[in-house]
Amino acid sequence: MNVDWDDLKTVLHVVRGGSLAAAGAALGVNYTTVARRIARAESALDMILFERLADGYQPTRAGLRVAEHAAEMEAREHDLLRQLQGQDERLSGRLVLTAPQLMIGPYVAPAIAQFAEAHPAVEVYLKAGNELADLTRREADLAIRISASPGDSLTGLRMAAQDSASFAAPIWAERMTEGKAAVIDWVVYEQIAHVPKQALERFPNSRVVLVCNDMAAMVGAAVSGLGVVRMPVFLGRATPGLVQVPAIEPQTYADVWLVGHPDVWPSAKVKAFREILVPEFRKRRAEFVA
Amino acid sequence: MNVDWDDLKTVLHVVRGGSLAAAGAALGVNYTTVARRIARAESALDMILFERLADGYQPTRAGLRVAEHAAEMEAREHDLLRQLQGQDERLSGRLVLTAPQLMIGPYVAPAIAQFAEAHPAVEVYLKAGNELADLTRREADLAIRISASPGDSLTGLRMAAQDSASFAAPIWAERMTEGKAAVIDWVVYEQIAHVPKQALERFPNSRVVLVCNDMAAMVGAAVSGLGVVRMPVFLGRATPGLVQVPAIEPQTYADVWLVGHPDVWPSAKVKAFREILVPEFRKRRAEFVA
DNA sequence: ATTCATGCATGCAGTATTGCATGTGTTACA
DNA sequence: TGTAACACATGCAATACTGCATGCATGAAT
Repeated sequence: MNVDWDDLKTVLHVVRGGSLAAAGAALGVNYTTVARRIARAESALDMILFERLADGYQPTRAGLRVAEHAAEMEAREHDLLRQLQGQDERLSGRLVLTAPQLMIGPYVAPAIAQFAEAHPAVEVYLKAGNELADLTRREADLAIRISASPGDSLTGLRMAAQDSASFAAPIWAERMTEGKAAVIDWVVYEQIAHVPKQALERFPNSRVVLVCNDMAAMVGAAVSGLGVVRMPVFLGRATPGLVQVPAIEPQTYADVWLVGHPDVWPSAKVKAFREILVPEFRKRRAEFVA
Repeated sequence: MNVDWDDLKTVLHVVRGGSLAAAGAALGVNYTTVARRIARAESALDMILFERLADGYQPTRAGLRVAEHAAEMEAREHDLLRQLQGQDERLSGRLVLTAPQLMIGPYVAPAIAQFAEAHPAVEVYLKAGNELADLTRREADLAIRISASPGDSLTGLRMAAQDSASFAAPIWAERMTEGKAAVIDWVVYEQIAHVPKQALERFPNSRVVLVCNDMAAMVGAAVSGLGVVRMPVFLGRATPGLVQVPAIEPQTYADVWLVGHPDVWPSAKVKAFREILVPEFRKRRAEFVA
């Protein structure tokens, strides 16, 4: 007769995750509980929502329809959470940030230290990583991102323009003085797994020694002398043991943005953090360009 | 951190009902439970949603906002339930109908009997009453209504045009033969608590003896000889002990409609019931007009 | 002033829900 | 042809939730 809203939510997560275990993990409950909630929803709706196959729960047409509507309900829940956060005028509670791993040490951490001193009742939760947190789902209140634009339907402040350049251990700077014939090893990023064109013109004997999917590891490899890495200039300058080398000319890179959802933007905590972080970046703007 | 959807629903009902007890009744749980769910929601959101005043729970600004969004979630739930019902091709399970109390005996009940025989696996649930069931909230699958139009955003079939006329016990027919001076007593409906104008022209000594808010009671009063009642002609004709009297000329009355929500309309059960009910009404169309 | 009705808080006991442990069937891989 | 790994069902014990009973405060009616 009457459906439990949390059971609808559970159906949504089983459809999303494809298995009871995945849904259970997402919901923070045991998969047994998930199975029982599905059974309860089916009996409440008097409909089969999933077919129990050997390789998991396969949603029926009705199950998919339930999931669609539950997704809309979930979207309304996220709207609510964002708006509540946006209208929260307290300088207490949790503030969730995300930032690129490598920007945290030199730039974000000092700002957090300042913020924590000014607003001791706020607990800052920092998600390091390059995955874009979904600000619409309120996975974070504020994101520091390296990108060309703030992104779809989000509010943003451009904190700095950026250049990139080639950096390496000092030994490579010496080698480059040997002239055009020098053999130059490169550590390159997975998505652009080749030596920059300009580098090949300057040093035709350039070659790739390592392709990597993680910039922190690449920085480590560069420090250890493995080869040359193209990276944002702030990062090369902030890393002891690296020097800028003339393998390529500095060039424009994606900007540094502070991004938030417009619903969350007016929140007191978010506003207070902005007012500390943005001047910090602006003051040190020169460190980002060649 | 994570809000329970049913707690949001509970907040909605406390805002709607104005008290824990009212919300508990609406949700079918004890008010104590409502109080605890509110407390849980407040702690999950880290916000005060209600002020505990002597005369009940008064929602704060945040509480109202939660309720708004919960109402939208509820609307999505209703969308879902309607669509599931609309796409249900089974001729089993429950079918919920509403009809005006006095039309059930002579018209709806015979159709239900026919339907029950044809589709024994369907359990028909009949809500008698004049309150309009909210078909959007799925309070009913189909409604038989006396009205000028099917109503906002609903699908409808006009099953019969209707006239009204004056009916009374036979004694009043005799009295009216006495001529213009006869004293005619009326039993009138609450919303139109006066003698019809035309009746006053024909019998200037007409007067109101009873104002009533229930047509069934008025029919009973008429049968017992208390006075004349204006009613749909089908009702006067179907009621033993009443005859049509020339106190007023028959006149056009609101039509009889079969109304449903477009989402629910395609359901097999709804379709099957229509195919029995509508011909029944159409066949007996003449009984509704003078 | 007294009584009643309404609205809520709280302690306690029963019930329902949950998580864990164990067992079965299927698929992928060596 | 074993052997994991995964996905799920089920029985049992612990936990969380719920409802009831009682008590307090407020306001309306007598």
